Amino acid sequence: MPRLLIIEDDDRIRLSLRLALEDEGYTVRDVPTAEAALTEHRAHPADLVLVDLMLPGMDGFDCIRAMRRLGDVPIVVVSARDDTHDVVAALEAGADDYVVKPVAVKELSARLRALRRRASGSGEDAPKVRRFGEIELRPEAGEVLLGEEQVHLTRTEFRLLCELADQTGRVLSRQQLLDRVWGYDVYGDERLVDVHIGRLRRKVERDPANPAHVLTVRGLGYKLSP
Amino acid sequence: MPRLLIIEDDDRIRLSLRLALEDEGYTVRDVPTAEAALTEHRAHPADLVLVDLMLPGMDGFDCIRAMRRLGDVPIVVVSARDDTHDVVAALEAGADDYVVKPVAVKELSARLRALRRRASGSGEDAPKVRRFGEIELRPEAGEVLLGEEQVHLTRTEFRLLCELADQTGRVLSRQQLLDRVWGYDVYGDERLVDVHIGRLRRKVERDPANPAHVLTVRGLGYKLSP
DNA sequence: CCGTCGCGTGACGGTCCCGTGACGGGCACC
DNA sequence: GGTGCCCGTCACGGGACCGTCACGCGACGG
Repeated sequence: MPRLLIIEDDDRIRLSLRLALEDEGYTVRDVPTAEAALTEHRAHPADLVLVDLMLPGMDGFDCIRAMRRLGDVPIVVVSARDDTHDVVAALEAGADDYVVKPVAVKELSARLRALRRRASGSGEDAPKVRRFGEIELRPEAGEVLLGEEQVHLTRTEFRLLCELADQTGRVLSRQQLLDRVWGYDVYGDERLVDVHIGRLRRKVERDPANPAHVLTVRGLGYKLSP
Repeated sequence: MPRLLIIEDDDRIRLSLRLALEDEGYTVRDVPTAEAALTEHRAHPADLVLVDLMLPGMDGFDCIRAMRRLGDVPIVVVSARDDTHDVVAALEAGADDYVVKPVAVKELSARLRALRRRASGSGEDAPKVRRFGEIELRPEAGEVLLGEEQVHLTRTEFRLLCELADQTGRVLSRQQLLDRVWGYDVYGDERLVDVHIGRLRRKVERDPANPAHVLTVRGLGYKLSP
């Protein structure tokens, strides 16, 4: 749930933007002034910033520059002025995009998504690797480490581990695992899961007979304990 | 000197964009069709792409999607249509920005700068020499060294190695490799990849039967291990 | 304490995936 | 026209992997 900060002095516009973008799935904080925005952003850094240029007190350009000094959060300007000079000045100040009021919410939302997609790359990379004790799972590389050494998993074992990892701590029934790992049309022997769980344990558990992470929940299924 | 690729079928607009942006310091290549753009981009990847939506043959949306499959180069749409639906569709297809003709060059240039600033973090610039054990890859010179001695790779083998190197450690499926090495429109036999992987191994691996770097991930594809 | 149920595990045959050699066509260069 | 070089296709063989089965053991309930 990405956090969005709206800086806009007009109450009606601020509210309508807020409602529209909350519908799009953002967690929105809105403030009427640049000063309040900086305080808010320092306290709760946002993932995206929407800023009006015409603000009382510190104006939008200064606000952008101040934000830039705090970090490299994506900034979109929403302005009533459709003027090349303003666009250039805002972008030079450090904004990432500039849209003109009245804004089409669909377009604004699409621009925010595009920007987030672009920004997420350079931002602090989301560590795709997941750890469970000594087990380190790297979906990108298709490999698994047990402590320091790499262990080789077959495709089915790997998927099985991934599915369990996706629902860490939760118990998954054999049928659920059949659905997710093997496909939706498999109604075969549920014992198949047991066999692969066993094979998986032999590879990723120090003591396969007394598993520390790939655990059996008798009568229900299996779970991965962190 | 950033490389810019312009895709625009109108000769006059293409030329004026080219001249204006060369003034801004870009090294410009321009083409009239999406097909030509894809060929050009595969041969000489650009740092930025400017694309018109209304193109003869493959349209701008498909062009954007095809570009996206090749890499994450920043893409700016320049269109005569000022329509929210088009903006949303273009951004959803993978574009980064959308400006409406007639464009103010100053604004376009500022938007390109803002985009480059944002993208440069994740974008891999300066393709330097890369090493993988005894394998030394020099994309600029188009040559590969195994230990001290230079080995001759064919064009296809070289591209294959480069694509794997660009995503070191990550598994690439046969289809992904077909897309990036052979072209987006190849739906032919995926086994083709296997053959070239084999030929590549014979040249860059000390023991081709037990490859140390060009590794198979059974059921998924291939990866290059560092 | 015993029967039953659920689960772990070893063995095995079949299947599919991948490596490889062979072959013909296209292209550039001589 | 000849001659390599390179590429794409095909077929074959081997081995990794998968699914099934059967057996045995430990956990529960009566």
